[in-house]
Amino acid sequence: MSAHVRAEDRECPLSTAMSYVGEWWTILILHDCFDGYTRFDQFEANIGLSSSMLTTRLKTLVDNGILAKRAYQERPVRHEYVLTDLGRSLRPILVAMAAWRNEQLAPSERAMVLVDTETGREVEPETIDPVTGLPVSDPRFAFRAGPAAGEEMRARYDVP
Amino acid sequence: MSAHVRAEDRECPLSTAMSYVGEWWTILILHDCFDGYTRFDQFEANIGLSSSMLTTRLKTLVDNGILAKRAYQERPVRHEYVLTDLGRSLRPILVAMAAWRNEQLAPSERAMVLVDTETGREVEPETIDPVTGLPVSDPRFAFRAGPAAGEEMRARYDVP
DNA sequence: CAGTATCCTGTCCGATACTG
DNA sequence: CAGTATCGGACAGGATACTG
Repeated sequence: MSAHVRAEDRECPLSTAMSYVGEWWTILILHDCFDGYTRFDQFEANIGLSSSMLTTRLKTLVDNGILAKRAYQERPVRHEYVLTDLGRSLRPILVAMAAWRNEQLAPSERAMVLVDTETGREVEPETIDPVTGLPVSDPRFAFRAGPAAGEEMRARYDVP
Repeated sequence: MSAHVRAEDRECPLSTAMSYVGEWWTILILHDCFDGYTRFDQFEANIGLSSSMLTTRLKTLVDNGILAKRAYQERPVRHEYVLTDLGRSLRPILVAMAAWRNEQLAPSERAMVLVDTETGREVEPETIDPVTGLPVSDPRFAFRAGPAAGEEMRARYDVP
């Protein structure tokens, strides 16, 4: 099974998420988008992938509803790629990934940080349960089969 | 460039994170680990990948310090794979990914959910700035070059 | 500039067979 | 049960050339 598998087949939200953002280039393109870049040549220069691969990845992202392709000029026609609402909702995933790596580094060793642009302060993000305020890494939290769980998923969580 | 590239080359924490957890099977194995599974045949059955691939992926995870391989019995020797501290610290990433997908579904459509095991309540995790309490998707947060930023990274964030 | 088309190599990965 | 070894097809992805 490769990345082309639509993970809905496995009815696992993790697999589905991976099918959207599980590829290297996809994450790097999204990173560019979150930083305000919108154009083909900007992606190409920032990321350093071949133009043919970039074409393919952008098409997938547009097909998946993560990016929207819009002409911003006619004659010659030029397009820009902007995040959709669905695309923007991926931000916590990218932030959590960058935060994971930065955690292992001393502040002075970090090449990229998240900042509060109103104060300039560096942010150290946390993924939490908003009800208790506890980090999700607390052992009291665990995955369980949900209402729409199929056979496999229920088997997995029956006394694991 | 493929997944084998050590992302430290690019000195971007996102790339580094991707080099650790950017592959499908890796995420699925980690999911199993977080759910308490530890053995080769359990991974094989739950995930449905070939044994040769599983061998390769487990080796990479052990080499990367995400899993530890321990003999839990001699004669015949049997191993188990358990999360290291570094491995456990990946949990927010998996949780953020599953949460992203579940957000798009009605509660009754969810196949797998995060729960507070002390109350049974479903958790809807959020990635936030602990200082202000705001979600990181708030537009006031942005990535910036950090102290250890190299040439490329600084160029990227000079008036982007 | 913003791509598309083609070629070629390396790698992913399932299938199968084998081992203690 | 817990893997290792080998084979072969499919595809990722770089390099290059071409187009409006």
